[in-house]
Amino acid sequence: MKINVTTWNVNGIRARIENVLEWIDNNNPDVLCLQEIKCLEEDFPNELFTSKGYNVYLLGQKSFNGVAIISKFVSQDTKKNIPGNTSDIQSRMIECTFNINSKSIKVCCIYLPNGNPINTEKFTYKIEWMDKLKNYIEKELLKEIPYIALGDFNVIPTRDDAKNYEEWVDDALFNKLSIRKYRELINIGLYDCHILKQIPLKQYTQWDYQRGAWQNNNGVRIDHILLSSYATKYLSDYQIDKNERSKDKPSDHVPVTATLTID
DNA sequence: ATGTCTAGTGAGACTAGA
Repeated sequence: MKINVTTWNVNGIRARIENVLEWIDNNNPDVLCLQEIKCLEEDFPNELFTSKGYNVYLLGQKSFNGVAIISKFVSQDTKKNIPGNTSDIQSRMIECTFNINSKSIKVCCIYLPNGNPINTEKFTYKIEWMDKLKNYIEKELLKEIPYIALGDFNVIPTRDDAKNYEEWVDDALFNKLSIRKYRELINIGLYDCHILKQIPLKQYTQWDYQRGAWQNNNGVRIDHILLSSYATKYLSDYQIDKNERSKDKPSDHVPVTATLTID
């Protein structure tokens, strides 16, 4: 069977609900991972998704951050925040275990800290969070279950993932240490769908609201779908829905979808 | 020229975060 797994930083679910519902109707995702829902769990409009046949798994936070997994499958096991990272008061990760076609698959929805400005505790928090994420997923991969880590990683992996990388050299998204930590995460055994599918260079997933970034195609690729080795054999398609950025009241990020064929 | 947006506070000519 084919399933679509999507990541989308919506920049506020309440501000984006019409766009998200319309996108669901047009794209029929099986698993939709949202970042920056920017609300408490009790303020999330669950019924608008459950009425379409979805299950809703949430880790909310007032005003900022917050992640959700909207899924046609029932989660067998749900983890909120990086296990063991008990001091983290920010809501940035939720992981579900699904049983799809008699196969167990884990989906981890990530909203990695932005980290700006560098030389502040925000950047330190980002780097430490990346270490904790790597340590957690590294242990999960040992279980040899297909694992999907996707979300807004707030990391521009290479010069070709920004229109003008020179503009980003002093930014936490393209900082050398951020990129090194991202590579350390990849190197535990994760594969970027964007690279697996050999997508052309200079394709972006986020365009700032400011300075006409969208009109000038001044974007960055910071939303990633990473697959464990066991999950790569399922990958059949991958797509960035750039068109969503041109709609009314868009998020600054667009949906990114991997299609998996699980037989 | 931070060429904008979201959410929160509390009523702003606001702030924080991105």
